[in-house]
Amino acid sequence: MPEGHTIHRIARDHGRLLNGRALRVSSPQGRFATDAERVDGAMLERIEAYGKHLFYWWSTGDVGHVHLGLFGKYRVHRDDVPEPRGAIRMRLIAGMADGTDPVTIDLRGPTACTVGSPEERASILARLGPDPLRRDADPEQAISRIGRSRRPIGALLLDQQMLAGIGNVYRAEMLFVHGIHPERPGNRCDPAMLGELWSTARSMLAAGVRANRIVTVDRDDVGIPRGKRIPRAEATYVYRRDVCVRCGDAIAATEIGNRTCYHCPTCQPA
DNA sequence: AACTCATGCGAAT
DNA sequence: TTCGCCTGAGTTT
Repeated sequence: MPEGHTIHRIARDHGRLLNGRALRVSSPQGRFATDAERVDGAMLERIEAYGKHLFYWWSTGDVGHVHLGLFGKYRVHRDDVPEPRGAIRMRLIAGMADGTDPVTIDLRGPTACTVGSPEERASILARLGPDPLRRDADPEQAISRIGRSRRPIGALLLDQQMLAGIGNVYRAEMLFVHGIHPERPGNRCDPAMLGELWSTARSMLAAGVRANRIVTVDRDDVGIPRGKRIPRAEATYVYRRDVCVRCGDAIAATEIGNRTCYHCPTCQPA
């Protein structure tokens, strides 16, 4: 489930539980054990989100890095500390020793889970474009990079060097909302259009953080009455759909940027 | 119970 | 361009 909204939501939720506290850091599975020792017992100053990356700022001066990839998941336990089951890469424990509000957070299946230096964090950021969810984001950087490329816009939106945090669902949904064909080259999109795409990225991601899930549709467009939860399969306009919500024509699923890209050939003409 | 596929991405080829 | 990571929900047997 991880596009940028998930990462920012985790940083916020876990930060509220853990920031400013001394933590036990371990790796029941073992693969993170050596790195865990470096920060075990240290105070976590804050958890930072950037695109799809999480950074853990420790009082030791170390900076932890987590990337969930496709499979990574956190699980939060309050009050109880369950026996580790299966491959838990990282376990963070707060409050067990000092009797304050106990919290245990387990991480399994991440692509990356390491402890490094501020310089290593900087080198990761150097490979990322601006993140629409961050205050320090400079949209012009993304707009000019995309506007200079001949690659398809559908591939550029997935490229984290263009902008950080968009994944396969938001890419399809953003392009649908603006009626843009995913194969249109970046340099055939005028700056005004790219500016609007940026705004849409920001508002869609922000809505994702609020809801803690991806919902890009207006409920009136999909005929879900107020007060009723929008099912996952109806929370998008084109992603994994067979039929266009707007015009009823068949949705096309093509491979762009190594991922299946959904679009409506009628609402998003070439 | 087995199998498929996925909201990701870096390494190998 | 393909492979591998390595979890879990949903589908098929």
